[in-house]
Amino acid sequence: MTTRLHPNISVDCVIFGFDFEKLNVILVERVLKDPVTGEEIISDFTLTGNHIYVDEHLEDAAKRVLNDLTGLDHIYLEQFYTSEDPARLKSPKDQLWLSKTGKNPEERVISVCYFSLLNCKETPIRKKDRKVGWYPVSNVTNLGFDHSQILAHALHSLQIKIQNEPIGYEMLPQKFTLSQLQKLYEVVFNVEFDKRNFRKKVAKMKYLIPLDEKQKGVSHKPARYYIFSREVYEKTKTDMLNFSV
Amino acid sequence: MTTRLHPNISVDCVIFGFDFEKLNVILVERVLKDPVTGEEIISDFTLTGNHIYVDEHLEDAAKRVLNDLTGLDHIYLEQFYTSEDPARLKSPKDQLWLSKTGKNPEERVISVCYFSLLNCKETPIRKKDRKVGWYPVSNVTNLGFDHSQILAHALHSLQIKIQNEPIGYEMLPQKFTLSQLQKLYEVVFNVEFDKRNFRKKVAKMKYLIPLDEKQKGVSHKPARYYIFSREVYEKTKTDMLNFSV
DNA sequence: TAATGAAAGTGTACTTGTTACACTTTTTTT
DNA sequence: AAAAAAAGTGTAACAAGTACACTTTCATTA
Repeated sequence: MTTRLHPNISVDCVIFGFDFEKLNVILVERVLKDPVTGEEIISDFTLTGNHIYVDEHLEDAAKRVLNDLTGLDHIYLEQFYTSEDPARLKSPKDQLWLSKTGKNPEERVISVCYFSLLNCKETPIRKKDRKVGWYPVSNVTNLGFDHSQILAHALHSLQIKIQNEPIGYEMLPQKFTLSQLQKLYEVVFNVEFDKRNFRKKVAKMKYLIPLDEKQKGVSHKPARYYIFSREVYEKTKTDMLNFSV
Repeated sequence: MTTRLHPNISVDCVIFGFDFEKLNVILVERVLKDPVTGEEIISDFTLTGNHIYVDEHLEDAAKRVLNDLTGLDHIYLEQFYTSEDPARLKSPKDQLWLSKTGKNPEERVISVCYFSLLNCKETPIRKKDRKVGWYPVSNVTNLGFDHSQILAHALHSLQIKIQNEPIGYEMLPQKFTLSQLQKLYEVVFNVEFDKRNFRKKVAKMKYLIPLDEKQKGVSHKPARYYIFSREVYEKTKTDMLNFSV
């Protein structure tokens, strides 16, 4: 295995995180200081991404890059888009960053993009050399490269995915309450649901299994925990061909 | 613009075609004959694809490759997947084909894939040097490279797309009858619908506009033609957040 | 220890959408 | 003029979606 980076191919990961309140995404800060004045020449954010190695598989690269930047491991990643941003070559910040990190700013780069959805609370991020963390999706503006468009695209893909297969299937906390599940749908679609109607709806999802366990230490009536049953889901999923619109 | 092919990046187009009876896909025959014996060393099919040029944009490349092979032009293409097939390197047929067409069979290739859906009848294919044509999707087996998987993936993406926005929006014949539209949904999802219920459903789609024009020369009651109104659709489409499953 | 605050949990009436189902109409062909 | 072929149309029963308010159960605090 060589460690030579491929000049034209990169991967980007859009890692969404749910904290039971809002939808977040992992961003990495790009900071570049003038060695003389100490002034910050670049200071903004990007998604977790980097070039792949010349002999590395795409998904392996995505997992490696994500792990390098965040310490996250064993994350389910879903490929959703491959971007090629001509504008990327035009931003002076991006050009400067590329040359300072050993890449050629003149090279065209295509980026194969993956997304995931995690529970923030259960996935602590290990920060190494670069500043990295969860940021509320609703506050994100002006990412480096073409990452703002990639993020928008990722959110749309997440919405499509969620309405075609049960969220959390690959991606959710071990156990959760129905209010938490409702909140998750609400933040992903940016709407509000009626509690009783929501529960009526999920009651039909036989792969949501109620546990005998309840919340503890909350200063209100403790909620029942549920888990997803992958097994039941696989049985259930037959066809869902409600060609809506 | 150089004409040097990028060794690691290709594009593939999955062009679906509806002929009012079944779903078809454009395939290209790969034939390679032994120069001495004349025996066919390779004889199978692939999707329309090729390597991109080093300084060519992905979507431009997809359109160029498609045009080169089929003569089709001004086709709406939707990117749906980027494949990287390690197995590709292992098929002797594929290796032979690559070396005979000026590529290096040792190089890893990632392929950015696009699909489209056309009306076969309105889109005649110009065959140039290679044998190319419409083939019923249900008969397709054993394509070259990893194209069988790409085709399966494309069909799934088409299904997802169709149930999230009206088919034909970018992709359908100018005018069509309701029976033709029903047949289209039936072949894409491989199911049958009840005629009256189907019509009740599409009656709600305000962007399907009935014309005063009818079929001619058919030996039965002539059907009314409809068109899609993109304008009405854009107004209608608000949000469709029926997080089914 | 009683009162308060906070979220969990529960049912019903109304409206809307989905399903199953069969005959008449309009055209061409023979 | 009759036959063949697909278009076009309505209704009743059932399922799903919507709007809406009170009781329960825990921790906290007075």
